[in-house]
Amino acid sequence: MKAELKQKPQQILDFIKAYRDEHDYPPSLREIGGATGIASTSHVTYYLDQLEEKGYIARDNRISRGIQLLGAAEPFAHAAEEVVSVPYLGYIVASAPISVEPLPGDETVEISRALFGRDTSDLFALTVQGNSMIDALINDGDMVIIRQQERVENGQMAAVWLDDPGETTLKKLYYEGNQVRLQPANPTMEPFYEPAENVRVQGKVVMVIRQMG
Amino acid sequence: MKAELKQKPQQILDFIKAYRDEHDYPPSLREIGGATGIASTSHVTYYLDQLEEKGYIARDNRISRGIQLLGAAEPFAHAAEEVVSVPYLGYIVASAPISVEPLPGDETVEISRALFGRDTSDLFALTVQGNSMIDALINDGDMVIIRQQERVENGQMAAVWLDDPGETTLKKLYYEGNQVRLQPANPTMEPFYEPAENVRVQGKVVMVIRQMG
DNA sequence: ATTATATTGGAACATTTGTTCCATGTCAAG
DNA sequence: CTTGACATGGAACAAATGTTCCAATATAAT
Repeated sequence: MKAELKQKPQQILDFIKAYRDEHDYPPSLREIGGATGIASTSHVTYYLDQLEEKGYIARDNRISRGIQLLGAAEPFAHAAEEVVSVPYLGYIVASAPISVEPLPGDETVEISRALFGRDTSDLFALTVQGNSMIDALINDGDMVIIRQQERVENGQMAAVWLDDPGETTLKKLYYEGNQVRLQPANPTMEPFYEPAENVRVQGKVVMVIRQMG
Repeated sequence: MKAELKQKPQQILDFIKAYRDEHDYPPSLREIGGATGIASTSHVTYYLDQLEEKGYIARDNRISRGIQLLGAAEPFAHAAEEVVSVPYLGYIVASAPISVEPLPGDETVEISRALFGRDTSDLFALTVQGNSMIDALINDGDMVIIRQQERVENGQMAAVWLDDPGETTLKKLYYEGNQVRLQPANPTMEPFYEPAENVRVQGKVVMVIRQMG
């Protein structure tokens, strides 16, 4: 039974939020009192104790402005959890293996966590250069988000480096004995086969993003 | 000429960030000193003045813990501005026009603003159902982000409703006299033509997002 | 009415915290 | 060697800030 906050405590909570938004640090007891029409600091403490009791805030003893907004209150912490920041590493081209060296200036791409599975580690983003991956329904200029890993499960789309022709490509992989079937994502195109030792998985393709003017 | 921060100031800046992440409020001068091996508060002030000079932080005089992280430093404020929230409206199917009624519970998808042009208004997101748009390099299950508008420029990809067959499709449009050429995004497929009055533009396709397991 | 409980104010006090001023050491330039 | 900018420490001090204790008034319960 989560009782509604009465006016005063609610007012205080709102003020703390607003103050933090403006100053980037929490208010002092006297500032809270001044803004909410409370004359005594002990009176402010009185309400702050209630707010802490009910889990709206946390306080650090004897530390000035030591107030933290919890759960229901904090807007930023929320937003941060709903978005994944994926480092952007430049280009993926057919003629060279993927390089995973971070760019100077650490650019990132933010995308809703909801669009990913639970595992959002080891991700990076690349821009596809060239039309050689059209058979994967991927165009020149598309952005692919890849999870770095050295093997994928049957049927998953992977970025692979083929030793023999010496090129990077994106295909669905099916392990069939000591051969690998590389299946274009475009169902109108035919698969081809490579010996397993010729196929180096660079990562699993997790997402493709195409921007259009 | 943006001079690199020397070790100490950089260390202080990092500490302030970390401390704020953990406590939700900024550290005091003595806490900064303690964490960075500086024995005197005046010494901490010395560096803080430098950081303020260079625009990394702002300080409020005589206010305890009155430190704000600016621009380069603040991760949250940064993220909020760099992300666009696009409302998610459900499905787009070949057999029906697009419906732009918001779903209950207002779901949204957040994506880096950097991936869009400057105009991020009137956007909405839909999930493609069915394989009928494969000629636009779009698969069953892909998400498309569309800007609602009733006409597009030549060569832009649009979501259109064709009165005659009675279906929604995604094509690049070229106005040619009183005909419209509907060009599949997949260059291996042939375009076809429709009389202009049969083509109702529902919106411009701004982005395609494909998620893969 | 009387008692208990919640609300509000005041003020003294102890800490925490920022400021200021002075002193010392280092290191490169003149 | 002297000078001066930079880096560092110390301590005294003033201001800001949280705590604590006491008192007064309301408001509700008995």
